[in-house]
Amino acid sequence: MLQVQLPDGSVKDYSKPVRVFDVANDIGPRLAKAALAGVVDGKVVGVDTPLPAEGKVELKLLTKKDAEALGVMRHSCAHIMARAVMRLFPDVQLAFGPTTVDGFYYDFAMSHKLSEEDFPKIEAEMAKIIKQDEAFERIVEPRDRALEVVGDIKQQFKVEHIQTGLGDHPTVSFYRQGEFIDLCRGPHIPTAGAIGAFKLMSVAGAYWKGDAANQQLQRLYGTAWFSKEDLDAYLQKMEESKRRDHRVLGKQLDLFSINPLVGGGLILWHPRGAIIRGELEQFVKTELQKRGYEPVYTPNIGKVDLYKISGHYPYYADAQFPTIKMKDHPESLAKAKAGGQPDEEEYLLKPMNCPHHIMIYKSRPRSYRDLPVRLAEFGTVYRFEQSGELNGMTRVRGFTQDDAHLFCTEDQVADEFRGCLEMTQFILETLGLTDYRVRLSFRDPKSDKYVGKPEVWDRAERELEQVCRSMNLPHMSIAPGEAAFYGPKADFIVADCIGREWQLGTVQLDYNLPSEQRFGLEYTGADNQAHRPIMIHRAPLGSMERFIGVLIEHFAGAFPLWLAPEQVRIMTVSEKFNDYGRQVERQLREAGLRVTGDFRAEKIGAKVRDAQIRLVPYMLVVGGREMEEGTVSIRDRIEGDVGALPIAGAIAKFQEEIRTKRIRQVAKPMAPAAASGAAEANEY
RNA sequence: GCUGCUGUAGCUCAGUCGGUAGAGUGCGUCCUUGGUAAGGACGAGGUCAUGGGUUCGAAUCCCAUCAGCAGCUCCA
Repeated sequence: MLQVQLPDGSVKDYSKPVRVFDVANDIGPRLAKAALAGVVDGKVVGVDTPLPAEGKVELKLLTKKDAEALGVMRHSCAHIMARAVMRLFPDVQLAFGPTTVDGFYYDFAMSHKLSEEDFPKIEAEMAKIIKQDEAFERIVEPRDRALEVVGDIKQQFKVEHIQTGLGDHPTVSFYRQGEFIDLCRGPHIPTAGAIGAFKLMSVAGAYWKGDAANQQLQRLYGTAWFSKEDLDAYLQKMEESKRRDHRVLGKQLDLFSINPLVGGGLILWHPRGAIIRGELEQFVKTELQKRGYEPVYTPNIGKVDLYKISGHYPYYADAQFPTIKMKDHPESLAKAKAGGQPDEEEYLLKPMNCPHHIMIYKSRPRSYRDLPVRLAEFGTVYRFEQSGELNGMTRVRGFTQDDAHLFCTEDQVADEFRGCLEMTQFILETLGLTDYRVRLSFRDPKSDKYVGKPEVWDRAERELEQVCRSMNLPHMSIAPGEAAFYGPKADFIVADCIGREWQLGTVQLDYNLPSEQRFGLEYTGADNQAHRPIMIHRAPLGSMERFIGVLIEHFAGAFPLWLAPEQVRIMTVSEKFNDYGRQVERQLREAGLRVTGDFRAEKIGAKVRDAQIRLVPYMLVVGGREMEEGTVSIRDRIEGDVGALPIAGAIAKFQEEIRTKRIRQVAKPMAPAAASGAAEANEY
């Protein structure tokens, strides 16, 4: 006897064996026809899945209206794409074909090199398959029989996967549709016809099982929806996202550029971009001062020996610019020529600020009364990122961290850590960046790559978790094994306009650098004994480059007044009023506002349009009326014409908005973050 | 770094079969003097990414390099 409980609370009893489909059919033939999958006790299954003979289950039937059904359908669409590709090209080896946040992909090994020119052909073949509306048939086989099946169809990746990845599965499942059979956990939709609209998106390389040492495969990306309207809406959203891309806006709004002659991944901040950065830096500096940080400055290079002690060199040698060798300097060459010893010193472009700050800590003996010491610097560092990684401002080779290093006692760690998190939160929220998640990275207890005693780690991880939980951080997750080798950390992660996630702020504990093997940091305790301080690395913004890149997309280029490079633009109705316009401009500039004047011989409509496109927050229209009354007509970028104010009144209005860092407009929420776990969801 | 794609005016892009280069926009000058998202005319602006090769002839075909884009891998 089986009891099936439905979402409306009703219960159906069965004494004979039933499948999900049978229950749907009992409820009604229309539902049976519309049902694409079911959720049995929280697990998504196909409609042909038999329910247990005994006990009680909860069942929800999924139709086109349910979000979970979309994933099932997309997975089926991935199969159909693979089937089409196999029909069109010889020697296709299938790897994995899971769903993603917005669609699906399938990895292939094949001799033909796929390109976008192949897409129409593949899409046409897929459309043909979908039109035939064939069923997906689930077949379960014992392992040895399954190996025969994949051997027979000469699918080597599948053979390997059954042997290694599925080593502990006594049986494995296949799905057959017509001539196409694929090793697959499922579930699938009943028949192909439910796929309303699909589109192939791109082709790219990917490694077998995600390991760069393995064979490289061709990955074909696609998206699928239940209706053409949904697909069109999605494609339109993607187009809008592209327009918000910080690389596009950076060029349009003249914020920054990258010049090959200067070097890839090296940002040139144009005047307008530099204003945004300068305002942000000032904001952070004010917060640092309030929170007891002390600003310092350190050089952009340091001797290699410094980084040998810190451990950054040669451990990260491949991610650093090569060293500067002084023996190549003319003076040294001359010395060597004269028979002297060449200069053997080597310098490194600084990859991290911490060693320099440590040398400031070490510049004199420290007492427990001095702690915590908080040294802050907007420090520029250089790292040689792989060429394929460079990406606008979000992944660069030279960047400035809003860095600080805290040296404290073990008893102070929790409070200091909390303080760092609070400052980060405060900064993000002031900027309206509320759509972030926090990832707490702990060690992998099975690995031995970590420095420091396990007891110390345990205590630190416990304390950090406690601190974070007490703060109610949004979307907090714990990532075991993601900690740095020197300590656990908390990262603030924000998604860009196309859903790619970027780590911005970070707070990290460090047991390594203060240790005897590294810099041997000390302070004198109340007991007059030497003690070892604990270090915290923290950067609320992360780097100015990446942060502003994400911020450009967050605001879609329409910055709040306090950050806007050009805050106010004066525009005259005709050249007759240019003198008055210049007078207004001068007054606003003297009041500290960033103002420009548009005194061209253009019509007011054209001037307004140009300022709107430039995303200038306020336009001041001046003509005969304003000149007579000593006023300005304010046009708000968002609201349009909002009437006239005396000049002093307008200035006060703008200054107040700047002082409160008011945010009046934020671009629509970013695309949902690409769930990194998506690929594993449908492992085979 | 790997796979694929792309590189033409400041910007966005067109350029057919291999026959010495085009639009829109922006920029400059002039006309126009106007009231909240595009007034008009004229003009300047190109080593077709770079270097080789094939060819009577290359923006176009081939090779290499550089840069960008998408994805993968990496990220102290």
